[in-house]
Amino acid sequence: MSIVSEVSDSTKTRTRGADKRRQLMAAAARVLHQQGVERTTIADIAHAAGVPVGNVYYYFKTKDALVQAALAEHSGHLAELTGELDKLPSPLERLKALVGLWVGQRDVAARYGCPTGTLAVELDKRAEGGMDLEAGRVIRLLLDWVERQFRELGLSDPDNLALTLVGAYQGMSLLANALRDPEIMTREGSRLIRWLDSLPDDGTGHRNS
Amino acid sequence: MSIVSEVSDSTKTRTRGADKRRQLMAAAARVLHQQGVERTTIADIAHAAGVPVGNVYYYFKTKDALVQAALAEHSGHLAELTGELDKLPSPLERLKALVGLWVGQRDVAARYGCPTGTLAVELDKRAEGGMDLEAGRVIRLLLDWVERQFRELGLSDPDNLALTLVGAYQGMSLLANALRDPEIMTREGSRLIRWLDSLPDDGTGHRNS
DNA sequence: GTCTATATACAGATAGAC
DNA sequence: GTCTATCTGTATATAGAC
Repeated sequence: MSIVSEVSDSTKTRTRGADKRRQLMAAAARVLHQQGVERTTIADIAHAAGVPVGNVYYYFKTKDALVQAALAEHSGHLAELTGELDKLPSPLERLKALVGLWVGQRDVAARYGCPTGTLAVELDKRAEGGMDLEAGRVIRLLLDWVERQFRELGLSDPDNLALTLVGAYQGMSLLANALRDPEIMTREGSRLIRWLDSLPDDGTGHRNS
Repeated sequence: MSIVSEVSDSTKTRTRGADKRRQLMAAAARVLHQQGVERTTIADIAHAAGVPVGNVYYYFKTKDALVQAALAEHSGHLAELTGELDKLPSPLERLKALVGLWVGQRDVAARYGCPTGTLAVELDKRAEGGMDLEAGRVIRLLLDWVERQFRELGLSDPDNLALTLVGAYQGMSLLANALRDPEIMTREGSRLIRWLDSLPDDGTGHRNS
């Protein structure tokens, strides 16, 4: 009995610990997005995660570690998202669906901005150690995925096109947030869809211009 | 003598006071842009302005007042800038010159982002009192000026076009900053110039499509 | 108007009991 | 592994001397 119960306890404990860790990560991503890095205290995150305040340091040694955890969370969410989009048959549909997702998030964008974009702005100022580029790395992931779609479409300068599309997203998110106007997302989103539809495409998935 | 010297002293004092106030405003705009609102202390601004730390509160009652002063500074700088651009003969030249100015600032944008844009992101989180939209108001000024140019060009939906142009600027600034790559400003800037040149224009300043 | 010293408050992090 | 109490540092803001 002792061995069995020990193993069981150990497993249970490890599971619980991992759960709390994940809860803290999710809470960090959520609260840091809404309140910003500097205005958010460890206590805020602990409360949001339903974890006792003093216990946080067992899972994350510093506040910066929590910020990195939030970034990992965003990174994971992005991977999930592109994973879903990849199931769509054509690159053009995938890109248009991505824009649709952005517009679908217009209310949260107008209230808090793009999670990764605002985090990038804040971390640039935070600038202690060399973790300023961590947010940039997540944005790079999105940039690279978008570039891949443009390349599959056979378009020239897929990297510039990706810059334009992701830049438009960051720009419209920032404006929607600064002016507290979700309609900006809708209007710019429609334009981006039209723009994507207007791009040269011979229907075979290979470039024609 | 007493009256004359008193008036003179008073004038001198007022002038000196106004100077220090302006020095503090300029320093606030500069330092808040570089370090961010939350990471900047009153002492930082005082040092940058060459004003004794404890003296700051004579000119600005709170830190928020200094932030607003920095915003006023940006607003003034924008007015100066558009004032210069307004001297150019055609709206199209004015818009292209604006893009040129943005690209000219690529290094500071890649290092610290757009002064007003990053401030808007930070103030959105700060959100105490109702001063969250103050930065939005400055962005609105730019948006309105750009919209006026598009309207003079006789284009339809000048407000949407303004949103697209200013959004592109905010987006490329954020990406350049997040990835620490000034080249992004150059590449997107070139595209924007080409886009502006491609817009329908009958040469009379009135719409043609 | 100028500046020093300090009150107040709070957040990040740690020690150590359980 | 969990949690409480607390140390320490630092920033805003104020009181009051000059």
